[in-house]
Amino acid sequence: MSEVAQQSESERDERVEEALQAFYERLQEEGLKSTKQRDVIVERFFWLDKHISADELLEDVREHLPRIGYATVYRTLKLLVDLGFAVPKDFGDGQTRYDPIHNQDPQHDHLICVDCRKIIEFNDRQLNERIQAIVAEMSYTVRRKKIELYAECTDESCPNKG
Amino acid sequence: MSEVAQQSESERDERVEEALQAFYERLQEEGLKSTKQRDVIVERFFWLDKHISADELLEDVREHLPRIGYATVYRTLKLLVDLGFAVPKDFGDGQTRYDPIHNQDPQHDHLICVDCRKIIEFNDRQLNERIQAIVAEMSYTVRRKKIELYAECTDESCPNKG
DNA sequence: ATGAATGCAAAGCGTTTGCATCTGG
DNA sequence: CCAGATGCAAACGCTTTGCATTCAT
Repeated sequence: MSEVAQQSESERDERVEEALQAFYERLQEEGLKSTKQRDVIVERFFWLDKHISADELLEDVREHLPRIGYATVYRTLKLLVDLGFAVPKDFGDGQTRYDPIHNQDPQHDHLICVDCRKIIEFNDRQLNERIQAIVAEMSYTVRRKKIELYAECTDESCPNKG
Repeated sequence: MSEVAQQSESERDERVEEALQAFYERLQEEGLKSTKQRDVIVERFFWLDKHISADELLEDVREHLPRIGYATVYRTLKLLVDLGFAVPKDFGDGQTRYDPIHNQDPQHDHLICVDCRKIIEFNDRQLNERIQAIVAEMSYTVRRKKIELYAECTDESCPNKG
């Protein structure tokens, strides 16, 4: 089934809350600290919940903490990746984007509109099964996958409305 | 059917010859020139026939043309991409790799061994069909796809023999 | 107090570009 | 000849790092 996730505001709040809690638990486990900057960056990261670049996140966070440096954003993103809360992705536009991992959809794939650059997430059972089979046939076990379908829209609903 | 391409020396020669001829045809069409450097870079690129980085290609070409600059390699790779003879790929190791397009297998996918970093090409009909279906269902048409399966070997034949 | 986090600026790295020079058609 | 190609070095954009200062625990 290919479908894009839908979320209400309260679901979003809840998800952010859960993610933050899990994050702070891991922080403590590692003996790392909670700081104003870190808190804001991580919260905005989970809240925005999209394939965000360091740049975009910095810009967003600057609204709350004007004096924050980009090094802090990069370091926090690295931390999120190291602790397993984000996955770095490259969509070929020159900068790394970071994908938050919400537990419910651990490894979705992407369709990227070549017209408006919109990124649509999907998850397809049959596709995943076929992949498992292909890899098993070659005597491998999948660790992670990266599937990006660059496509153009066939009807009016999309182009250049991103 | 998932399978890795096998090629004899003569097949390789033939393939390189074909590719070079097509390339020089396109060059002329565009009113561009054939030069010593360009010739060597392109020939080595087709000959080596792998996901090569600008760096690796430069190193190889330097054996034939010691005074070549990296700008020339980058420019030639860009030319190859623009003329449709190569596709840039990012496997997350910090540098762009260039995949030569041989006519016979225009859009294969990749399995990357997480142990030895070996890159195995494959092409699976069922997978492609499912992808077509997924994208069509979302009212899109596939332009190109990027599928990378990061996996670890399940038997003795692979690890760290890359 | 003490190890960690921040901010700033500088450095890194792969890639691109400006420009004077060379070269192929 | 002259547009196009080269080589060099400088510029680039994104990311990382060194270091002195500040902060959380």
